[in-house]
Amino acid sequence: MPALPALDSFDLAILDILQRDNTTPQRAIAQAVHLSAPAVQRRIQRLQQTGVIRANVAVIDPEKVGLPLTIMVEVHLENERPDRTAPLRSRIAAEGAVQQCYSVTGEADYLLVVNVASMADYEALTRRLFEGDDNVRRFRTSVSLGCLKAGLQVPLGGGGPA
Amino acid sequence: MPALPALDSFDLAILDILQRDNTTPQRAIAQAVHLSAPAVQRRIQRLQQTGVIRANVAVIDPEKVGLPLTIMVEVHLENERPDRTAPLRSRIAAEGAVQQCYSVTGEADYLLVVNVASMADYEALTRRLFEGDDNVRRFRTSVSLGCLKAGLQVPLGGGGPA
DNA sequence: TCTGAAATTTTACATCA
DNA sequence: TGATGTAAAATTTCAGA
Repeated sequence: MPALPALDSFDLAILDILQRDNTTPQRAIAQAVHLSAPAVQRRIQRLQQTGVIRANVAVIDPEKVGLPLTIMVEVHLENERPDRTAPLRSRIAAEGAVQQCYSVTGEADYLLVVNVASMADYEALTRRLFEGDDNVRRFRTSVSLGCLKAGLQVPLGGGGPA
Repeated sequence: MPALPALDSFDLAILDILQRDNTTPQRAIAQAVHLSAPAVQRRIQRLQQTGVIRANVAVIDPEKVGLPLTIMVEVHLENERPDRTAPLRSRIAAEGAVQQCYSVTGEADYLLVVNVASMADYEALTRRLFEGDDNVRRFRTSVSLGCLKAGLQVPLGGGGPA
């Protein structure tokens, strides 16, 4: 991946459009940012090659694909050493229902955002993730009542039981 | 928005491709799911009209646009009544740095995920969001040390100080 | 930057369930 | 009636000058 040569205001303007709607024709983008269409095309290509644009994806409504529950899980560990956390991280990576997973400072060690079809599925998920792992001290569950802002991906039969 | 007529396995297969890469040519999708390109096109159009596909976006790497810090904020309120929370929700909506905001059950009332350039910017953000709001009892900050899974949007000069 | 070729998306129409 | 497939038209993307 090539080094990224400092983004200028044109790049930022293009990114701002693409992150809202990446189906916007380059011609329309060109007009909006006052550049020619080929210039826009060159910049987009470079933004992708340098990894500024990490991916182009469709955002799916979890509710409409049978996953009405969004749940936040705070995980508290005994030990943060990589070799002690590796098994858990591996299980997290394997669970499609886990949309996001951050390693964090503060009281908790991990914060997960998961999408599931039911509380029964959620309980099964927590058993698969945490049960029998001595390094997991405890976890705290917060069920989402709705989101004011969000945009992420959804597992479609690829992960745990949907 | 028309009612959604139960997704079949074709729809799920198409969604599974699009949520990974929505630049995949319809011809390639058609071949993968064993349908014709126009059939795929019609299904995609219907998925968008029914809101199953909420948006088509470019995923931007926050670090590469000058926002290296991802921070989780738990907000504890005095009162959850909509008329008491409306001002805060309005400020949250206006801050581009706030990537995600969920209303949650449990100890906290809101969970925010924000992207900022520096801790100074973060402190300025918390002042704008919380200072002077009697309904905000307290908030708890967790700085992300890295994410194992994630995909979301980034503010590009539209929100707070970048 | 502009122009032209290649590819893709989109539409129209006939067919089948 | 609704959905699919084939073929053609309109855009868009991409390479060359």
